[in-house]
Order: sequence, then C-alpha cells, then structure tokens
Amino acid sequence: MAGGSREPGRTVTSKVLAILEAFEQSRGALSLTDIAEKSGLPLSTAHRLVTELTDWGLLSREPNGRYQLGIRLWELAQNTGRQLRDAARPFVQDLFSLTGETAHLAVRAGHEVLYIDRVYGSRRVPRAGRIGGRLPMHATAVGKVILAFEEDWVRDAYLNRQLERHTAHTHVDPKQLAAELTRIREQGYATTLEEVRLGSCSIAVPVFHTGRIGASIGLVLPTDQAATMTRHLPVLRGIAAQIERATARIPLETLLGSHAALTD
Amino acid sequence: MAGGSREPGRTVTSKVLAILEAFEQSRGALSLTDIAEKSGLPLSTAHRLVTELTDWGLLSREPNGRYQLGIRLWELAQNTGRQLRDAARPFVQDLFSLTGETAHLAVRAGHEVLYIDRVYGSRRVPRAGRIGGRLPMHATAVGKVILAFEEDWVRDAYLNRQLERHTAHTHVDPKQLAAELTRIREQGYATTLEEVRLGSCSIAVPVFHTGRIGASIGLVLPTDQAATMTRHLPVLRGIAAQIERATARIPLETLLGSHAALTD
DNA sequence: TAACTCGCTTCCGCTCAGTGGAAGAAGTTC
DNA sequence: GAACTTCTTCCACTGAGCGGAAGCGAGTTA
Repeated sequence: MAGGSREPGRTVTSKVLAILEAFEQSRGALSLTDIAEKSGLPLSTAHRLVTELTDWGLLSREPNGRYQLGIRLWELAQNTGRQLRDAARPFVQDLFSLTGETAHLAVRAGHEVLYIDRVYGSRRVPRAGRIGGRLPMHATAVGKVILAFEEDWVRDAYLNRQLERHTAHTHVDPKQLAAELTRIREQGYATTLEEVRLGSCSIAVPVFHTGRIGASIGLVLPTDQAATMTRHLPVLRGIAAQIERATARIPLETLLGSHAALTD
Repeated sequence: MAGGSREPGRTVTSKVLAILEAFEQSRGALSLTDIAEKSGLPLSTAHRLVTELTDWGLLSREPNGRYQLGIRLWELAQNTGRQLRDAARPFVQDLFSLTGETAHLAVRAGHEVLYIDRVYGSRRVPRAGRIGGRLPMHATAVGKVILAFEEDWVRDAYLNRQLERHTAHTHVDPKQLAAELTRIREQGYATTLEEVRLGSCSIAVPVFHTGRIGASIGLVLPTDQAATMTRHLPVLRGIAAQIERATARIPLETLLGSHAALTD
C-alpha cells in the first residue's frame, strides 16, 4: 500500500502480511514485481521475503516463475473456527438437497457478511458470494438478517455509514433500511431482489446461539422465483433449528474464533 | 520445537509461522504461555508477535485471554488453490447425493494425501480424514490410487520409506504394496478395508489431467458394506470424468498451486 | 491481610537480521 | 546484438527485533 520508499516502523510481520494480501486483489498467480508493487515493498525486500515464504510452503512457485498462495497456508487455516463450519456443514448440505438451490452459511465480520460455507449443484450457479468472500450487509439477505437481530449499537453504527449501492435495486436509504430491518425482525426472515446483482434474489433466516444472533443461512435463486421463494421458509427454519441444536454446546466465542478482532 | 534459548539466524518469518503452527498440535484455544512453549520462543518475543498477529486479525483473542487462529487467516487462505476445489465441489457434492456416502476429494502433498474437500450427510459420519487433514498414502484408497498412477520415481521413493501401521489391517510390506499398486493401476480403482481405523472401508478412483494423475475421489463406508462397495464404481467413474472435463482447461500447475513446494 | 504463585505485560539497551540501492544475470523483444 | 524487462545476488548500514528482568494483577494459601 504505502509507497516503495523506506518507511521505518514497519514490522517484518506487516510486510509478510502485505505480501499475502497482494493475492486478494487479483486472481491468479503474481510475478515478483507484481507482489512488490501491490505490497508496497522494494523489489529486493519482496524477493527475500517471498523466497522465504516459498521455502515454508506459504507461497508456491509455478514453473513459469510466478507465485501463488501455497497449500500450506490453506492447511494452517483449516484449523480456524472449524467449530461452526464443521458442525453446520451437513445441515447446509441438507438445505441444498431439500431445496435444490444454492445454500449459504454466513456470519458477521466487522461491517460485512463473511461467507463461511456454500453448497450448490453442478447445474446452474447463480453467481453469488463465494466461500471466504465478503459482501455488504445491507445488500444480502443473510446480511440483513444478521443486522436485524444484532444488538442495537451494531445496527445503529451500520446505518450511520455510507451505504454502498450495487444495483439500482439496492436499498441505500438509512431510514427505509431501518424500517425494513424492523419488519425482518418481526417476520423472522429477510429477502433481497436483485440488490447485489441482476438476475438473482435471496432469502435468509437467523441462526441463534444463547439468545444472540450467531449466524445466518440463506438461499440464492434466479429472479424468476422471487415471487415464490417464501415456500422455502419451513425448510430454512427447520435447518436453522438443527444448526442451533448442533452448536448449542459450543461456547459462542469459540464458534468462529471471536470475530471481535474484525469488529473494529 | 527448538529450545527457548537465543538461536541467532532465526528469521522473524519463521517465528511467525511457528506461532501459527502451534495451533496445529492441539485443538482449541491456547494461552500465551502455551504458544511460547510450542513454538519454542521466549515468552516476551511470543508476546510481541502474538499481539501484532492479533492486531492484524491472524489471531483472535477470546474473552478469557486465550488465543485462536483468526478468521482473517482463513479468509486469506481461501484464495489458495481455489481452482480445483471450486471446479470439483459440485461434483463431489453429486457424488455424495448419488451414493449417500461420505465423499472425498484428495491430492498428493509430499508423501501424504491431502483432503481438499469432503461432503457428508447429517446422519452417520464414519470418522475419516477431515478437510485440510493428511493421511499416509498407503492406508487410504484415495492415496493408493494416487500412488498407483503417479510417476515411477514417486512410487519408488514412497515404497522405500518406512510404512506406518495404523491398524492390524494396514498393508505395510513394500513388496505386497507394490503388487497391490500394480493391480490398482490395472483395474482402475483402489479399496481399503479398516486400514486407517476399524469400522470403515473405502474405495477410490483417479482423476486425471493432461494424462497425469491430478487428484482422486473416493467414498468412505462402514465396514459392513465392504463386500458390495464396488457397486459405486460406475458413479465414481462418471463423476471423475466430469471433474476431468471441468478442469481440462485449467493448467495443471494452477489447479492447486504447484504442490511441488511440498514434494520434498 | 500479608505472603506466595502464576500468567501476562511492559521496559530498555544491545545487536544482528533485515534492509534496499545498485550491479549483475537471465531471458525476451525488436 | 542492442535495448528491453524481470529476477537474483551483493553488501555495508542501522533500527526492528530481541529477550532478561522487573512490574502487575488476579487468584490462592497461610
């Protein structure tokens, strides 16, 4: 990020992280020069660190000389917040089997929804949040549900921010959104209609833990099903209840690591 | 790892990695002291690094003061070798739907099989390799398939190693194993019977890419189905073919990052 | 209530790991 | 074969990292 010039006070750790983050900005493999540029490091510094990371397996080098994130990194990360994902996986699975629609499990990370799991079939895949991806809370059904049932101060803080518009249908007026959230809380589910991208709509219900909102599960469907998508509510609610039961024993904090770290 | 005393020449990066690796050894959250111990770092050094990692979100801190791997790490790692996993996911999914049995997708990482994906139902879950987990190649069906179709030097190198025994049924005699691998190559699939743990058996077929073995898909079943598990072969082969078709365009190297880094 | 214990946090002066500009190598294009 | 671009190596300087030791604070014992 910061310019290439020497910037004292920058820790090695931050440089390493900057290198790993460089791979978030663009898909696919990066050349050393790309990495140096994106991470704001001098070429030779980038070279040294990249070489070491490659030795450790956190990066891997393709035959053509470009770098990619290595499997070792992925392996390490599998120990992260396995609890919720592992416990919920079969149920998200069932949700897909029962509805035939792309199913999502998401939690809040800061002021965005983070997709923890996603199950979809080989037929049609309405392009939507990928695992590990983030989307704004106000444009997705899972996000709205989480926001609606979050503690007041979280919701208030969110509504005070500038609400990003994704399509012409995204609800970006704070007042209207607040009213919508109230309605969601009353009816127990949220929907969207082409608010992230044209052609798809979604519906989601909350997953509670010790009385608090912990996560949300939802479906993404092609727009032409928007009128009838509430027919999936019974299944959604049933699956949510099952996940709640399956995770009841696990302390909330350990469910996904405390995402407090990302709450800024 | 290394003793707590000063060990010059140790890079910061290696210390950071040691900290992250500490979480592989034991499930759940770790105290600062635990981390220092497991990573072989002086307490104050561990403290400084852990604090910084927490700031970056790579670690998260629970209310009780213990540390866990943070979601940020998981997010970063989602960019890893997405190609194969993303492309194959719906098919592994189908494999489970069609058979009703726990389905796995695995690749070789060094001299072990690395489980890339796993789909299973909410009913019975025969305890088997978890996503991101590794198992020896000679004790699993997916591993044997990979080994059988790998290049000669890989297979030879593997057979020269000490073959770890997991149960009384694990095949650990190099000669017999070599013969078994030949048979597997001829028949096009591998099976195991209680070779990793009692009570489960497995069957797997290869997934090729540009004529080379790229991955393997398999099923894990309870032992009582061992006699009839070959009935799943047509489905396994069909799904393998679909995955091959779906990944044909992606260069082999980018499929999973080149795992060359882990080939030692 | 004072004296321990245990785990975490902070301090601070020393020093070597990290630094990055520059020069060299290797490969690519015109 | 000269002018690129991209990667790799070198090396002398220096401040980030280091870690022993002292300080804290919450329990626990006596």
